[in-house]
Amino acid sequence: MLRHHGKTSLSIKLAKKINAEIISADSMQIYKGLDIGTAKVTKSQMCGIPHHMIDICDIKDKFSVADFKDMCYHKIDEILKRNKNVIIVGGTGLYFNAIIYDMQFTKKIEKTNYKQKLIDEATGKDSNYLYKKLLNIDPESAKDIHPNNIKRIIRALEIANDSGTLKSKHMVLEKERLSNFSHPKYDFYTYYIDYPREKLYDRINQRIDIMVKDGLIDEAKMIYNMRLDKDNTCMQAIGYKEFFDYFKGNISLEEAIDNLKKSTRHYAKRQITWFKNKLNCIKLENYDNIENMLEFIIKDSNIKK
RNA sequence: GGCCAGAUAGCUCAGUCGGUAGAGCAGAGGACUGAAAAUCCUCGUGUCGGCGGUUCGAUCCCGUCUCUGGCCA
Repeated sequence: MLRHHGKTSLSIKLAKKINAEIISADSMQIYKGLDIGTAKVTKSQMCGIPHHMIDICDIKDKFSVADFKDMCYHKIDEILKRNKNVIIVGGTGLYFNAIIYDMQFTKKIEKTNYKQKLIDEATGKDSNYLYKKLLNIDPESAKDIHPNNIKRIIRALEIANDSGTLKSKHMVLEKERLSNFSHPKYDFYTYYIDYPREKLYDRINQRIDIMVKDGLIDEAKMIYNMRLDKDNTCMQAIGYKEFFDYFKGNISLEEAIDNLKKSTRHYAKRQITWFKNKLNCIKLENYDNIENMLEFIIKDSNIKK
C-alpha cells in the first residue's frame, strides 16, 4: 500500500479484525526523528496494535534492503509464533520484493573506498567510461543497465570487484532458483489502494499542507542543521531536502512547498508503477469506503481469525 | 491620446535571413537485487493573437484591429 493513499487507517482497522500485528515496509520510517515528513503512525493512531520496523535506526545509520529482509523475516516468525496474523504495510517496493520473492543477496560488501576510487578514476574521462569498464568486466549485467544509470553501473562494478562473482552470474542463479520456487516462504496476499489520479494529487497537496502546519519545517531544519553527507539516506527523504534551498535563501517557502508536492506526486506515480507491474498487487478501488475494502480483503484472502 | 516592446505547447520561453516549429517545467507511460522517498529510460500538432495584403507559399515581411507590459503626455 502506498504513501498518501490511506494505508494507515485501513491497515489498523484490518489488524483489529484479523488479530494481526503490523510490520512497516518503509525505507524512511525506519529512522528515528523522521516523523512528520514520513507520515509516521502516531502512538494514538496505532490503537494498541503493535507496529514493527519503525524507529529502529538512528539518522546516521546505514540500512539496506538486505538488512530489512533479515529483520523482517525474524519479526514475521515471532508474530506467527504468537498465533497472530501479519500485515506488512508500506511504500517501498523493493522491500516488498525482498520479502515476497525471498530475494537472495550477495555476501555483504565490506566497507571500502572502491566506490570513491571508481568515481576518481572516471573524472575527466569520457562520460561512458564506467559503463565501458562494466561492459568489459560483466557484459551480461551491462546489457540490463542503462549507460546513464551511474548508480547501478557502480554497484555492478562493486560486486564484481568485491566478491569476484559477477552481478549477472548472480542474477542468473537467482532466476533459476525462483523458477523452482513454487511456495514462497509465507503465503502473501498483496493489495494496493488506487485513487483516481486527480483525487490522489488533491489528497497529497492537502496532506502536505497539514504536515507543514504540524511542524514539518522545524523537522527539516533539524536535519539540515546536522550537515550530513549527501549520501546519507535521510538526505534523500522527500519532505526534507525540498526545504534545503529555502534554508539557504535560494527560494521562497512557497516554492519549497510546491517542490515538495511535486516530488511527492512523482514518487506516488513511481510507486503505482511498481505495485501494479512488479508485485501484481490487487487493486482496491472503493477508496471512499474503508469498510468495503476491509470486507473485500478478508473475503479475498480467506484469513481466519 | 502618443511612442516602444510583447502575444508561439497546460506554464516559462527559444526559433524560423519566408518552405506550417522546439527546449525546460508540468503531465503520461515504463524500468528496478544491498542509498530504492534513490537512480534511470521513453513520449511534444500547437487555429505560432484576429482579419486583410504582398508572395507559388506567411507563424516570420507590410497594413490594421484586439489584448498585455513599459515609457511619454
